[in-house]
Amino acid sequence: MVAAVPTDVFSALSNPVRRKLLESLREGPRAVNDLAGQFALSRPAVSEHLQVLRHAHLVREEPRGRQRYYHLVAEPLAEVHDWLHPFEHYWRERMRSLRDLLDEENP
Amino acid sequence: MVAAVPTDVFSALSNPVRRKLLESLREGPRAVNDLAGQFALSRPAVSEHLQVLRHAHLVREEPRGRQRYYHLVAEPLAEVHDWLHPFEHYWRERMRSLRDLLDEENP
DNA sequence: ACCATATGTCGGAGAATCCCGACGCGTCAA
DNA sequence: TTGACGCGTCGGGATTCTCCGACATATGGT
Repeated sequence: MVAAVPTDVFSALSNPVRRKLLESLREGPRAVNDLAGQFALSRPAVSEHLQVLRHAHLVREEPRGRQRYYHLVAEPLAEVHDWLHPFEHYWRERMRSLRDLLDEENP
Repeated sequence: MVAAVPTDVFSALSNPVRRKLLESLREGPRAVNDLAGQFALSRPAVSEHLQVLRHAHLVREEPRGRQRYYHLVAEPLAEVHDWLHPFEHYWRERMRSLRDLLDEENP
């Protein structure tokens, strides 16, 4: 059997290179060699990371001549955001308690 | 060398079992056997997932007699939320454009 | 037509992940 | 004290991930 690239958003985000790629694409579409430049990685490695992002629908490719510009597709990130949302309450509450405590100690 | 458990939050969240565990803990602290009950997994497997969550500081253990109750510690999730935040704008904008388009077509 | 450029994909090596049964240790009940 | 229970961790097998060099394909320029 072949590679079996992960297709889910959480797995796609679990790798720091892929997160960096998405951050870069926030500033606009970029070609593969351009994207690969910022990593100490072979170009094929970056290309495979882009494939993972493609399968997770986090990027879209637009051919321009012999280059391929990759665009950010942020929608699937909403799934992560939605998963996170029920937890938000907890860490915010905890922060508030901490702030109240600090206020008490330094009035 | 030994296991080398991942310690970063994104990796911890990349596994569906671990996400389920965190969801369960939202409803309050629970013991390991209790948590393991909801999975078609051996107890040691669940125990190791809990170890990953522990290393990512997403849970905390409280010994009670011969049981260990695990508590949710949501704070590290803020890192994911913060990473996500600069992207939020993109998918919301896209949704707004879509909604505007639909409004145009069905006035 | 020919060659350089830009990129995808393949084969495979090495590491990490995921899972299990076995075992060990501490705690509780009899 | 003895035995059962709850849990962590170890050893190891199977799978997946990450990466690389090599190769294939397509486009553009000469």
